[in-house]
Parts: sequence; C-alpha cells; structure tokens
Amino acid sequence: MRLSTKGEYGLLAIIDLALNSNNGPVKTMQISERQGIPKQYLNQLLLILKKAGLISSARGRQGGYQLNQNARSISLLDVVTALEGPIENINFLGQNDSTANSTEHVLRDLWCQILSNAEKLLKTTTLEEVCERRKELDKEIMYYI
Amino acid sequence: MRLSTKGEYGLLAIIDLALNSNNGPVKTMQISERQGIPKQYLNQLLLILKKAGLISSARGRQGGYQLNQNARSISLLDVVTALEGPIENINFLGQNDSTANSTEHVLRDLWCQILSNAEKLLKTTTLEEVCERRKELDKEIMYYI
DNA sequence: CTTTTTCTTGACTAAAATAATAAAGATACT
DNA sequence: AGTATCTTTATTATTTTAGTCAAGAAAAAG
Repeated sequence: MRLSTKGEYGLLAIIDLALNSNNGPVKTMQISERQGIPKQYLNQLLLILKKAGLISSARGRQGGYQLNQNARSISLLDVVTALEGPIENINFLGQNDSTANSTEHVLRDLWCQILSNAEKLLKTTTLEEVCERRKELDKEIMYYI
Repeated sequence: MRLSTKGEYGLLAIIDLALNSNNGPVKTMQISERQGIPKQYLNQLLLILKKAGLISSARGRQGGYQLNQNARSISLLDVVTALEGPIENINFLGQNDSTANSTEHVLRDLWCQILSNAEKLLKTTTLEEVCERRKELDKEIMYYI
C-alpha cells in the first residue's frame, strides 16, 4: 500500500506550481531543481497532469506550466488519480461474480470500505489546503528557531 | 493502492483454514482446489504464514496446515503484514529529514493518517469476524433463493 | 523398513510495472 | 534566424510479481 514515485513526484510538482505559478508559468527546470526530480521524468508527469486538465502549458521562451484551475478546486485525489489511475479495486472485486465465493465477497466489502476512507481524505484535501498547512508548518519551525 | 495476489491468496487460504481446520490439518491440495490458487505458489504463502506463527503444519500422511491460534485472535492486519510486509510508508517518509521540505512533511502527515485508518480497520477485523460475516451472507443468499 | 504422502527448501524463470533516459519535432518569444 | 521551452515517441534498466521446478526431509501406513 504505497504511492509510487510517480504519485509522489507529481504531487510535489503540482504543489510547487500552486506556490509559484501566480506570476506566470514555471519552467520544468525550476521545478526539477527545487524538488529534486529528474527533469525528463518530470516532463512526462507534467504532461499527464496537463492531459488531465489540471495544469496548462506555454511553449517558447516565456513558457512553462501553471495551474489551470484555482488551487482551491484541485483535490489531491484529482492529482493522484490522474497519475496512478483510479484508486485500484482489488482483484477479487472483478466481474467474476459467478466464481466468487462468499469469502471473496466479505473481503471485497471490507476493502471497499478502506478505499473509500482513503478517497474521502484525498478528495477533501485541496492544493490550497496543503499550501496553508505548509505555511503553518514553516511558522512553527521559525518559532522553534 | 492494491492488495497483490500474494495478500489475496493468503487471506483466502487462512480463512479456508479457519473454516476447515477444526477437525485436524488441511492439505495444501485441498485449499488449492477450493480457492483456485496454484498449488506450488500457495505452498510459499503458507510457509510465510507459518513463519509468522499464524498457522502450524504437520508432515506426512495425515499432514497439512491448521490455525495456530484461535480465529478470534488473528486479525487481517496480522495476515496482510506477514505476507506483504508492514503497510508501507511512503518514500518521503524516509529518514532524510534534512533534505525534506515542508511540502513533503505535510504530505507525509496526510499519508500517515490514511494508512492508520486502513490499519485500524484491518486490525479490528478478525478471522472469526470474517467467518461470521460469511455465514450471514450465505444465509441471505439462501433466503433470496 | 520401505513406500507413499505430505511439507520444506532453494533455485530458477517469465511477465509486468516502475523509473527513468534519449532524441527528434513543434511552438513561441527575441 | 535563433534559442528556449514544451511535446512526442522510443528505448532501456531495474525491480516486483507471480509463478514453476526439482530435490530433500519427516511422518504415517503397509
């Protein structure tokens, strides 16, 4: 039960955009350096996020990426789903209801419950929310020093 | 976010034992046929469950596997953890606190929350509970017919 | 004590997913 | 025209998953 680097990198990248793309597009290179993500790989991920309609791009000298919507209207679920596909159903949730025994049925119900909990948390957390928590955290750290 | 066949097969197998090992050991072959799991692969999984102390084995003619504890004292978390390793921490939960930026910190906290929800559900569901739900389900199905 | 049946161990393999890397093309600004 | 950027496609290396295979060890039956 994990998030692959695809999901992790993608989240870091789009949050980087939420923080930095207010004054125009941000270049892949900048994100790559700030977040420590291989540039060419990051390219692929940004294209996926673009195709999902979450970010937009501009080519050429002043080019780069920026959020396509308000940070308030993008949830972490949107991002994770775009990158890793729908939060996956377990194998035995398949359509083979004929062969499915009742054990599988019970396990499937439980698993659905687990997944819907996870979905709910990801869906109710927006990029804006993450940015705010970040700020709070930085304040605390400053205070601590 | 999924359970591999390792976890799925293992759960089906140990629940099969919970249902059928009251009258002595159950052979790999029988589980394999009932649950539709490749026999040799199932062997590996049962050995893992044995090493985790969840089931015990006997060799020879009357041999097979059976639960090593009461079905009430084995949780699904025990089984899944034995098979798939500890419910995995996200990469950026690593010890690299030095390089970790505050975005990673925020994401990590959220992810921990998701994982602990999942753990809680798996931990509070025992094999006995699954067997009971199974029975209820079978009753409903009989009723429906 | 030999045979059969089972678990046990370890090595091996095939397929898929993950994590990139590389190179050539398209677009927009200067 | 030239350069910086996104865009697309292909290729590769590594790891994980999902098995398969074969030889060995223990317990029961004959």
